[in-house]
Amino acid sequence: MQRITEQRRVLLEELQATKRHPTADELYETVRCRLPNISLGTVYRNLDLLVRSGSIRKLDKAGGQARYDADLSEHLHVRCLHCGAIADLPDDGALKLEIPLPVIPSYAITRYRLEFEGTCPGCSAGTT
Amino acid sequence: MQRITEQRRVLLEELQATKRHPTADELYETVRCRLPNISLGTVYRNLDLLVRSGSIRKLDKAGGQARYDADLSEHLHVRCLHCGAIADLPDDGALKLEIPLPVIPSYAITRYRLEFEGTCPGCSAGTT
DNA sequence: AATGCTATTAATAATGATTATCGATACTGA
DNA sequence: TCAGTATCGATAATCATTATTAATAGCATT
Repeated sequence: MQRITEQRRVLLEELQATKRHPTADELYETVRCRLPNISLGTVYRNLDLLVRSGSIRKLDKAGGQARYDADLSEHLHVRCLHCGAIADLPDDGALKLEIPLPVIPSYAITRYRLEFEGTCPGCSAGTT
Repeated sequence: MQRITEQRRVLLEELQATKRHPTADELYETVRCRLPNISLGTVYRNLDLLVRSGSIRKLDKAGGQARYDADLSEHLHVRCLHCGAIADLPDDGALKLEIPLPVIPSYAITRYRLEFEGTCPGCSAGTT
C-alpha cells in the first residue's frame, strides 16, 4: 500500500510548481525549505516511486544528472549542451512529428526517444 | 601530436571488425586476446580519443554502460530494454526520417538524438 | 648512439550520481 | 491496543567512468 507521505506530497507539489526540469539535488534544495530534515535518499526514492506510478517523468542523460518533469502532456525537450538545462519545445503545430516505429522481423520495437540539443539563451549570452 | 599506438590501432580494428556495439569492458575483453597487458583505463582513454577525433561514435545511455560504433554512416539504432544490446536499423528506404530542427527565439538548436527501444530477438525468446 | 622531450601506458585511486542497507519511527487496520 | 508494514533519515555501497602517477617508449636533434 502506497502512503501519501508529507515528503512525497511536497516533492510532487514542488515539481509541479516549476516549469524548469530540476535534478534530484535541485529538488532536494527546494524541498528543504519546507522539510528541513528530508534526506537526499528520500528524494531519490520518492522520485522513483512517482516515476513508476506514472505521476512524473524522468529525463535521464548519460554522464550527468537525471532531470524530472511533472508535465505529463506529450511534448518534446531541448537540452542545453553547456549547462544541462532542459526546456520544453512549444507544441505550436509546426512540430507535430509523426515518427513511425520501424518494423524489423522478430525485434519488438515499442517506442522511441527523441530529444533536441543546443545552446540555451543563458549560455549563448555568456559565450559572447 | 597523436601517435598511433598498438593499443589504439588494435582497439579500432576490433571495433571495426564487429557489427555488435560493444561496451568498453566488452572491448577490453576482446582486445586482451591480442594485448594481454592492456588496462581498462587505456581502453576508455583511447575510445574517448577515437570519439573526439571522429573515428568512432559513442552511444551512451543513462544508468548503463556506453556502447561504441565504428560505423560512421548515417543510421539509427534500436536498444534492447532488457539486455542493453544495440542493433542497427536497416536503412531501406522506408525509414528516411526528416526531422526538422525546431526554431526557438534565442535558443540555438543544433541537433537531435533519436533512438528506438524495444525487445531484441534473444530476449523475447527468453520471455516465452 | 646519446640526449631531451612529450605522448602513452598500466595500475590504481578518486569521482559522482544513484541505490541499497538499516535501525528507528509512524501509519493503518484488525 | 497491537501487530504488521511502509517510510524515514543517515550512511554505506555500487558502478561506470575519469583522474593521477610513476614508468616507459618513440621521435627529433644533435
